[in-house]
Amino acid sequence: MDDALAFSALVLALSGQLVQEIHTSVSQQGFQDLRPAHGFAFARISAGGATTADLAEHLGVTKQAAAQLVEELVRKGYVERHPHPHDARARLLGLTETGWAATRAADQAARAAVAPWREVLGEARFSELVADLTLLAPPGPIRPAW
Amino acid sequence: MDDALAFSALVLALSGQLVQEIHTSVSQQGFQDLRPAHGFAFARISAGGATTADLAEHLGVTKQAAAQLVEELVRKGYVERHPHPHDARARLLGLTETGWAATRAADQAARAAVAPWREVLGEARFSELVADLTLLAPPGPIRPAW
DNA sequence: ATAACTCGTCAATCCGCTTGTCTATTTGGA
DNA sequence: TCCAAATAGACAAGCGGATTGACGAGTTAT
Repeated sequence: MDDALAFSALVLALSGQLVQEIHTSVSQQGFQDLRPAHGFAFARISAGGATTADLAEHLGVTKQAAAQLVEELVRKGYVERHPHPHDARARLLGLTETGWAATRAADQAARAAVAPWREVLGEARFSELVADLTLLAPPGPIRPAW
Repeated sequence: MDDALAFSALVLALSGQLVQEIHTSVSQQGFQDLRPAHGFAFARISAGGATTADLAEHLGVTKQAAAQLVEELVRKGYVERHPHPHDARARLLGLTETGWAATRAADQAARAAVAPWREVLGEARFSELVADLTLLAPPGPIRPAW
């Protein structure tokens, strides 16, 4: 009956733990100047073709906030600004090698965080879980939400 | 193979959407002065026996931050402070009738957000999903995570 | 050509949270 | 029993990440 409420709590608990574990692991791998929110920026930038305005929309924040974030990531050496081929106003964002390294670290951390869960459920059941969640997942960007 | 990465993204996407939908719905039900983070406070306060310090620990923030949050919720009429029966320093927190109303609104919103998912998967599959997630869910408080 | 729009920036401000300090009270060990 | 240490909560200052607002430079549409 009240699966629904339980389900909400579970999803929230799980995502909280996931974010926490990934962040901790990425920190331990030497990227101590990155916080969870940065991951969402990396996700968009690594996809390519992003300008600051694109990033702002992806993150659901103002251009100014995105610009500040980009400035920080540039200063820390994770992101580069390139001239935009067709628009003299805009600048294309790209990850530096360090940025890619951080991305790989985060991916690995995510896999590590999920691994024990996979084991608890067993391979088959885990696959079903992923399949089910895929049906439910909204399209569009993944944003920090609160 | 890379179910793991997909799974992470799915959980994050789902929880983001969940938080967003609940917040929107609660707002529309007339509680426009509440934000997602408040829900986590309500969860602890409604359980009973909470002091500001307890709340701080539950939320994973400093006592001062919790005190500010409580002050805000008291001012807005959602929370009351009562004298603590055994400790003259402490004050017991409790929800006002308005606070309970907001809690019910959030619960209802959560159910409404989950309902379509339940429908997509079907009753049986949904139950399995909840069961699986229950196995994975960490114990302890649910906190805002980024 | 020009009006409307968009990219990125500068500036001011807001808000939630932190660190640091303090008093009142409780607790626990000599 | 007494006193030192720990705890609840309040006050104050400051920070970081976000907002709103205004602007020049460049682009697009009429």
